[in-house]
Amino acid sequence: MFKIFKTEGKARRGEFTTPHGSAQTPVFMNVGTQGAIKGGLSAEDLRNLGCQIELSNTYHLHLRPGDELVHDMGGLHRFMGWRGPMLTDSGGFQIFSLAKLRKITEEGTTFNSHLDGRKIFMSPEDSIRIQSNLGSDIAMAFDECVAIPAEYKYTKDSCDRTYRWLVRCKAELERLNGLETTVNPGQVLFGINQGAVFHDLRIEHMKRIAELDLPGYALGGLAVGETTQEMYDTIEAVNEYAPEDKPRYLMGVGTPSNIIEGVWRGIDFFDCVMPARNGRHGHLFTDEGVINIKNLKYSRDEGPVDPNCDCPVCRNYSRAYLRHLFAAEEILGMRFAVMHNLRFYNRLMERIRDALDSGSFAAFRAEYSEKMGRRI
RNA sequence: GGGAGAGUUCCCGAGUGGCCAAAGGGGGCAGACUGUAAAUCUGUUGUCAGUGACUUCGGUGGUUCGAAUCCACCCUCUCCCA
Repeated sequence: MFKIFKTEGKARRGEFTTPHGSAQTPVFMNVGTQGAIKGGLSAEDLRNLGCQIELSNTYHLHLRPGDELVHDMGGLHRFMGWRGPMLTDSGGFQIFSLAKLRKITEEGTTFNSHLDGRKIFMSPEDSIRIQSNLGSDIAMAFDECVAIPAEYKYTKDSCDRTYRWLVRCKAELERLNGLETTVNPGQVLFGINQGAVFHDLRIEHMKRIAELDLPGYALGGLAVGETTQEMYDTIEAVNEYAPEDKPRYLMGVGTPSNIIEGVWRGIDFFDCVMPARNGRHGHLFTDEGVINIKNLKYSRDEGPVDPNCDCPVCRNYSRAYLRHLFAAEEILGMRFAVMHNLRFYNRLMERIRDALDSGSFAAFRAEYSEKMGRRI
């Protein structure tokens, strides 16, 4: 499943294999929450941009079009035309992001649908069943992402509950993978570590979930309010106790430098809405930092977004044209921006992997942080 | 030629004596965004200046302690009748 070819310090260069092919790690997963990449990109676009793993969301697809419909259409791979590895998030993050619309009990969580307000109950078993219907390659455990700043006692109780939920998720996936009607019986479950920024809770929780011998482990509940340094310190502390031979996924992170620092501390998987969302909002990633393409100073800029980029946008269009598309609110502007940003992220990961392959990741990291400073 | 109405800050448009540098929208400029309730949200948009000062509501003059708001004349535009 997961092979590590090479390490440099704590950083790891590996390969993760799924029923829909392998992904070279460290990997950045491209987020397509509703089975589509916001900004007008298709699965084919993702292939062309070097995406290795596509990520979709249980909660959203359960509400619309409904996971049973997706199941009946042959699973999400077929439905959306993505043939490569796929991960589905569990809906756990929505406990955090839809905080005003939910209630948590031992049994599960009740949301008010963001679409029409009706009550949606989701238990760990429900989340896994939905993900099984979607047929992703990696299902995520149904967890509670605790908001930071968090109270110690609340976080501890929440971690205990998230652990019990994980045990239930594991049992449910094993049961579903044995059914004939299952779309993707090779689907695996990743556990999720929580504990806010309390290192003792993080470590205790990681030790407990590691005993379940899952095919992968995620660090959840980070980049949700703590400082960047607190996030790095937490990653360092908890990774000491994450199984060496299993992939580690830092959920929802992050900026390019967050990713480099994550890899440096032993993370293998990342995902983040940032390249897509910020792209839609006109912020484009380059080796020189972020540029806001809507700014006046680009109105007559004939150069590409990023001269070092090999994406179709940078090869064919100018900053001035992109700025015009944003000003005119043409959807092509958003599409181009997201295409570029996803390519930037995927290419960043290629460069990280190349550096690890050649044993020069420390130098790559140093050069990057010197060049970028705090510019993301 | 006769009659009716209108001219407000980049644009549209509210405002009919002080609480008006002037609502609201658009446009402009800038910022935010980290397992996506986000093609969203926020700030700013007369000039200078650190409480404040100065210039502005078609033009000129007037009434008033005080005018975008009232009066006179002029200019421009729209509509109706000849």
